Amino acid sequence: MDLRRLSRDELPEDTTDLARFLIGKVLVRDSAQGRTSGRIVETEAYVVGDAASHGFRGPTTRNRSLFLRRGHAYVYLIYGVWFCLNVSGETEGVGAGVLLRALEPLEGLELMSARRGSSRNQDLARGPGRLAAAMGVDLRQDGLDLCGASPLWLGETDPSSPVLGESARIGLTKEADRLLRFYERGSPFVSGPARLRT
DNA sequence: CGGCTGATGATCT
DNA sequence: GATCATCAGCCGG
Repeated sequence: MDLRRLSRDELPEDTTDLARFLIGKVLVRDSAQGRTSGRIVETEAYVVGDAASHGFRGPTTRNRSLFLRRGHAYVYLIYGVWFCLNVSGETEGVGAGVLLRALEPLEGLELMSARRGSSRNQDLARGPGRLAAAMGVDLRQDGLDLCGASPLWLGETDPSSPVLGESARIGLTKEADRLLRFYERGSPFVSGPARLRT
């Protein structure tokens, strides 16, 4: 597979643009146990001035990575059980980012399955909590530069132009109607009910 | 398939 | 003390 690292210059600065841009790109995790990677097929943007964004109320100990310039990992614990991985957006000091919600597994499916406690390939990284688990992502990756020499990074394979769909974001109470969720239309690796995959 | 519910603990008010 | 960018398991159609 022809896989190259994305540089920060290639990432759109605007968070919504970044969320669209990341569909079809590849998330790669290198670990002692081997490599896992997957095509990003679903994202959500948490933008400037967005009450649903963790950055809305300003920087705290938990969310400080969200305020790094674009292309850094922001990882947090949700519901006491799962981790969620975001790509920070915008410039230094601005708290916005893109939640990675689902991957189409490419490499290391056995390792992903082992981390997850076995599951159908289709469900290995379908949903943000599953994605982080399958990729071995936890708080130790919080703040990593996804455009640097990190063991967690963003890449691109063959130039692809996935057909994008958009919808309201999933699981929110605030700002629940904004169309800031993006996905590859028709992909069986996208999370949520079937009507949010078409 | 869709809808519901309990688990679970850090974070923030 | 409430909230929470979720998930697996269970039930009904």
